[in-house]
Amino acid sequence: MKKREEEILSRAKALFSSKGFHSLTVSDIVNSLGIARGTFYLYFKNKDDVYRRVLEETVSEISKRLKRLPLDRPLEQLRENLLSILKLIENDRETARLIFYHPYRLNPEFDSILEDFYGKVLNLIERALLRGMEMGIVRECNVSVVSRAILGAFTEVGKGILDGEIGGAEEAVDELLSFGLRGLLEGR
Amino acid sequence: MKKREEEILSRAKALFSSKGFHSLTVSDIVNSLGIARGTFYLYFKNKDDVYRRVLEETVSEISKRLKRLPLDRPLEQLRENLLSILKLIENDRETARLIFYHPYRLNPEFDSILEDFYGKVLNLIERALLRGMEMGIVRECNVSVVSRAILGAFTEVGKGILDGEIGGAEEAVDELLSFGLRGLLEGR
Amino acid sequence: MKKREEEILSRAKALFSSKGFHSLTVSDIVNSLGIARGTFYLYFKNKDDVYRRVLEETVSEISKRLKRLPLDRPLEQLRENLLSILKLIENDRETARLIFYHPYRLNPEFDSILEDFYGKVLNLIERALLRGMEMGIVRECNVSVVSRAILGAFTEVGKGILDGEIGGAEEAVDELLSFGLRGLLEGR
Amino acid sequence: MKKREEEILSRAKALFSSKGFHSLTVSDIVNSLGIARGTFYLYFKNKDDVYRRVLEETVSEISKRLKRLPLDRPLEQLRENLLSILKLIENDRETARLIFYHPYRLNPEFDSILEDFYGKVLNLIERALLRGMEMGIVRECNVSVVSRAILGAFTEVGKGILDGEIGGAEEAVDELLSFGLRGLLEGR
DNA sequence: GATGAATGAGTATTCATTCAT
DNA sequence: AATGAATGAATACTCATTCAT
Repeated sequence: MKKREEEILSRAKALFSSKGFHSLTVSDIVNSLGIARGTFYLYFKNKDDVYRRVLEETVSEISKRLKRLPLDRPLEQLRENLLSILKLIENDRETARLIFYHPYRLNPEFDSILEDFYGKVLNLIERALLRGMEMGIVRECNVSVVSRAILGAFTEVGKGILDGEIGGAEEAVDELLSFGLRGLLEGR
Repeated sequence: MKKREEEILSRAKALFSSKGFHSLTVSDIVNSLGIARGTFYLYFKNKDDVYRRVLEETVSEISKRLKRLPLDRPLEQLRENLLSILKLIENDRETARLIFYHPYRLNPEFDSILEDFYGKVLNLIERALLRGMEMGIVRECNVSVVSRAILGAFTEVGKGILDGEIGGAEEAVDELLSFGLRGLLEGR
Repeated sequence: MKKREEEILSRAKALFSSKGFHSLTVSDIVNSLGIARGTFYLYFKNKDDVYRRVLEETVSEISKRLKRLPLDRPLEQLRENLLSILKLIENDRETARLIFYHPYRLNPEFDSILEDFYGKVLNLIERALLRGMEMGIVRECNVSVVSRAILGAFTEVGKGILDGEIGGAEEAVDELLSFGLRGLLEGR
Repeated sequence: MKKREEEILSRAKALFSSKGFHSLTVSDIVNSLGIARGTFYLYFKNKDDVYRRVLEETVSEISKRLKRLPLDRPLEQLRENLLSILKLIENDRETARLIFYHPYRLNPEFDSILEDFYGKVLNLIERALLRGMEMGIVRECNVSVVSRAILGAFTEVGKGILDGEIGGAEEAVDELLSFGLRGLLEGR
């Protein structure tokens, strides 16, 4: 990827993150960089094209943090995975905002990117659940429902961190794990 | 509310739900109803105004289903609340799509409506948790984190139902309750 | 003229005077009176029609104050005429504003009304000048230019009174007469 | 100022002058130039913006002709000033129409431009009168009233020239000066 | 590679006027 | 006489995209 292309992409990411897709104009991007409008179109087919690229990059950045859980010490590995992403949210709010505030149904291509991502995450969770059952660690359950519940619990806590309503990633992870593993009932 | 106003509002709700805020034009609404453009503006100040009204109505419709949990038999009451909303999602996808696919950050007023709603729901959950602890039913936990986790688990399952990925509201509710109350660990 | 017609005309006059032709809508008029939009059109063909009527009434009200100068004591009669109109401006600013701030070139019919009026006034002045010359009171001059100069001097002073920049009608009249009759040069 | 900007401004001036503010649309301007609607908005914020610019330019063009009267031979200098402006009116009716037929009370900003201009002219006249009194050339008078009378006499004669009712600028100036200096009374 | 002037399709909104009741 | 819901023509303005230099 050429230097100029990276420049535009990175600035576009920052601007899309702070202003949202619709309020950000191509003019905003080129003015912010001090380049000509035509230059933008040398590197990107159109506005949707940059946004797609921004989304792809963002999703891939998060995906890199998701490591397949190895067999030994699965809980520690799980904790690490979750923590790594909550810390990303905490430290790189630009990225987090792009994912959490993506405006669905503008362009099916955009939605696919996020759906694919969430699909993969769900798949990961489902396989982990099934493996857990095989190993006798996880009780029998409807994996389709439970995997979604886990995903939702996690992302909502992520939003809480992004919005500054939840303080620390470390504590949040432990609480999440307790909740997911032990449930809420007292005295068990 | 006048008949014509209701007509427009109801059609706008259907159209916003299926096309999203941006792709739906005022022309779409009036053409769909076979009325003049000016008639629309007799009843609504502008496009944002209808969308706001649609959101408000939608949120209030869901809110009506949320009943405060009474003291006796709290679990049955909880199950009923959850089921009622999942069934709403299952049967009135129009309403569900509006809530789940709302494009944030177009207009702060819109966002406030949903934020207020989610805020109230979170508050409900937090108070239920605290009450549960007082009663010795619920174990000690960080209510701020856990309430978000519960909200997220629930809404994500709701999305699964909306998207047809999760079959029945009844089964989903039971699974959700098991997950939240007992957790996932085997043999406890 | 029917009572309702007068009601509308009088309210329209007040509103046109304060808001100007373009910013005043037919809705403003009917809302201000608490009547239906259709009622307005029972008495007036359209918006231009009311404005024309308002202009006509206004012009005729001023015209009534303009009395032909009689032969004896012409200066006292002139002073009375001028004073009467400046006092009208001073006391009925609604009327004065309509005349002074009429937006030319919206509708030729409107302009005709004022042009006819000013034409008559110019004619009056011209004939007075010619008569004055016959009588040996007024020196020889180009009546076409001088009559306009007199008209302009008078109306501009009228605007000064309307805008509150010139204090009293009495003093203004005397000053105007001195200026027109004796000129500005010292020691003559 | 860029060439295109000047092109639009100049065409807009001609069109505003002949059609008036309201009947002239932005489409009229761009169609008349054979350019795209968007091009207009590259150079002007909106319709009011061009009109403001046209007014400013027009007023400044006239202001350039108003020279401070020097001490020696004040009457000749005065005559020159007046003549210069009447000739402008005679030869550049476009400019004259813009000033004389400006529709007040559409936009306070517009009115300010003309009020500032007339204010400056009044100030010029007032100071000239006061200086004349100091020098013993001008008799004692109420400068506030008389300066307005002078302004009015002059502008009304200007309108007469614009409308073709008064023939020549030269003769008009001499008549105006006689009127203002000597008054109308015979035999003095 | 880079520029930026020009494009024009697309949309929201206003308001005078009509007409069935 | 009076109503007021409905009409729809008219216009301003935005912004992604192109292309000649």
